[in-house]
Amino acid sequence: MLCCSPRTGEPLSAGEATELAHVFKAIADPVRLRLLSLIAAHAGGEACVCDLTGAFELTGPTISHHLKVLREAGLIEGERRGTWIYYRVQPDLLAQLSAVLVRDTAGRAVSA
Amino acid sequence: MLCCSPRTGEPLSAGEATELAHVFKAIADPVRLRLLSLIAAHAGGEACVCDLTGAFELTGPTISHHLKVLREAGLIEGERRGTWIYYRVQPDLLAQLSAVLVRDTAGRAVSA
DNA sequence: TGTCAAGATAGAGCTGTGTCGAAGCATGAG
DNA sequence: CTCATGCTTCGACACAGCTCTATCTTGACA
Repeated sequence: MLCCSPRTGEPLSAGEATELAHVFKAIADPVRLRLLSLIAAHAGGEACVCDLTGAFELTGPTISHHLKVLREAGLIEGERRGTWIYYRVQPDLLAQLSAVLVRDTAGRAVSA
Repeated sequence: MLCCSPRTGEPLSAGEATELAHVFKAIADPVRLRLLSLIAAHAGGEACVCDLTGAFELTGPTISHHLKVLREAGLIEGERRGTWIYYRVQPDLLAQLSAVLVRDTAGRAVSA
């Protein structure tokens, strides 16, 4: 009557999963994905808000809201220089997320 | 009066971003992250639903709902063997997502 | 100091999503 | 055939999230 195979690795804890989900939620929106991509695609790895607002058919406040979500998730960082505010991506966190996605399966292959 | 730096790379199109966001949305939930992790952590890379249901303080239908989301996103695949249904992760898609996250910044570093 | 422009914040409205209980389908046992 | 079990689907509810308009803050400049 046994249906279950044994575990070979340690799954994510509830706490880890909640933290990760918070950051993934920040990425899981078409507008925010394009924002990240746009910022990274600009020279020097940074872009000013006016650049970003112009790229969408959305109002300023909406873009500002999305930037805030990305900022609070630690995915981007904003800096005011004179009149304009420039945003820069944080590659470290992205690399970390990227690693988690492959660790799931890679970990299995390795630890098996 | 110019505030904007030129672009050095091609950002995500609206269509690409929408597709990607759909898959990321499937991952961006603590329960689903743990489900993926649990499945991958089981011997043979697959786990039966009863295994998964037991790991949460959630009802069966709720787990079933989350599995459906993951399935429709292409992240897992289910197969019935006798009484039980076994789920397996799809490493290819995870690897693809992982690549997108680092491409943003890597692309910049390379093309700069 | 007054004024203008760039962004951020606040609040409202609509939609999407997580969760549950109840009911429906398969599959295997007797 | 009938029943029990594993899992899914359905319908409903509460809450979170996206977008807007209106308002506020901050800095530049005359």
